[in-house]
Amino acid sequence: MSDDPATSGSGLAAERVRRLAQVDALRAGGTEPYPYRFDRTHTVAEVRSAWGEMAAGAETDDEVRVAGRIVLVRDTGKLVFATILDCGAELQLFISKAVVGDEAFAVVKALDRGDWVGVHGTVMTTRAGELSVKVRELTLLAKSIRPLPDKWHGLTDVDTRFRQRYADLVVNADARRAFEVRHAVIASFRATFAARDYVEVETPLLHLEAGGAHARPFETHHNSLDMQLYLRIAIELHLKRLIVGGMDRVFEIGRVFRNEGISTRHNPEFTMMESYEAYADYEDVMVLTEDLVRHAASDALGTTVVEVAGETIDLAEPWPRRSMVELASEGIGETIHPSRSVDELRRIAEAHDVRCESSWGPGRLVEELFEATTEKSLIRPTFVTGHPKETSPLARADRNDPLVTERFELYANGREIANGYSELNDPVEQRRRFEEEQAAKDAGEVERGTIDEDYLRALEYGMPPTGGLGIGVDRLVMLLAGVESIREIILFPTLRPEVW
RNA sequence: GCCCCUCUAGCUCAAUGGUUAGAGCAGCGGGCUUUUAACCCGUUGGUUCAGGGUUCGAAUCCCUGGGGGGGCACCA
Repeated sequence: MSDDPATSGSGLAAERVRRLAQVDALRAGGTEPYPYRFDRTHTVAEVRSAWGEMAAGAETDDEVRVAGRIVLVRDTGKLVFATILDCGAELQLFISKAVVGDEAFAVVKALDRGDWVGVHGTVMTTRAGELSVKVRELTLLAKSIRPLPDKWHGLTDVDTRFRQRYADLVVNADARRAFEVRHAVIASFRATFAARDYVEVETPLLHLEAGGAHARPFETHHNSLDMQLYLRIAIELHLKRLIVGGMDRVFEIGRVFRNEGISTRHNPEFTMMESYEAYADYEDVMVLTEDLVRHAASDALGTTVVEVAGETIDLAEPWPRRSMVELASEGIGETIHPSRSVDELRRIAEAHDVRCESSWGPGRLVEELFEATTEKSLIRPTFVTGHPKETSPLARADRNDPLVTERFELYANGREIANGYSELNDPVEQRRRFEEEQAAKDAGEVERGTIDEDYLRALEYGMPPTGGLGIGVDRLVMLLAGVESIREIILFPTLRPEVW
């Protein structure tokens, strides 16, 4: 075998050949390298919490059966120390030749970093105080035939980290932590809603009309119906149909898809949380948003204090509410309001190097001026309220200013995190707004909306006053996990196909 | 779509245009019964992303293509 060039080297190919030969040898010797199951009595985390406080050099008679992946081996000859990783927690195995016997010890010596094992033994601490299991019996649970990344440096090549997320998660604790935050945030949302008697629902991802947001959809096709369908760009319109139906507090957490550019803040598929509550308006929804985010922070991080762009921020402190026209006016230095003429606003935009297109009306220009002057500076969580009617076709007009809406967006770290409003429930007014959307779309603004007749029919049955909310879960998780790229908190971000 | 940066062993990284592209880890062989990235001795391993060009000579310079990153544009 040593003459075989494939096994004499130590490149990846040779390494796989060597380990596959080991698999064959184990089977030939009557040991199954991929057994079906293993009985464990404790997770590693449970062992750590139950025995974590023992003094150095302690021996117990407490028997445990634990399992995990070997991520580190220190072989001192007749005594082997191996570190196993079990669901993010590490534990040392203390494997003595005198305890396990010569035959079993030979098996231990043949183990590779990356192999999955289950062991039976007693809990102890070493002289140095390291909590360990003194192994009496060891079972190989799955042979690894591909070497893990560097034990010290881990995996740093971002391409490989995202493509081989499985390897990233094994060797990079930071990567694991970011996803723990993500999943704790989502669990926290569910708990907050459950406590408020909301019902979690599931609505279609395949839409006939891609409505509820301004974005370009992914198109797909149903074969047997021979029908064009779109992947949803928002959840909104279906959830409000449920409000019409009398489900007066609903939420959904799910994927939405937008066929647009990819960046550190954008992935083509991302997770949206939307909720709707009958009898509430946008002020109630802002309160709900604060509660959701604060609970998410304390559930995911154990604190409401986070570092954002170098600033220490306590999310438990009240978040300022500022109107968009006020912020845009401050940013520009004169009064900016959708009541001003298109020509005036366009001149102002041009004077401030803000891009503008001929099709945009005063409302869109106001919003662009706000974004250009103010958006990036909103580091601390801030509710920006009163978006122009023109850019908010599903939001109800402000009770005091008919040109803007009762809408807010939550900004933090210069990014939009959430969006909510007093929902427009007047079917006649909604039809007018849809017609404006359709007209703009027909005039070439591809991301504008269409007339959703079924939604209008639902509104005609009558929708109670309703407050709605959408939270970009990925953006919020980025904020709480303190990462600058959305790819750090999406397990499998969209990438170009790998070349094999 | 545009601009800039980047790609070297399984992993992490070196290498003025100049011998046969090196090192640590991992692997392999040997030693070691309390290690902590264990340690000590020895050792294998390369389509330098791909293709083309310039040159006496290319990992290095140029061109084309590919992957990735960042920015812009797009994107409530």
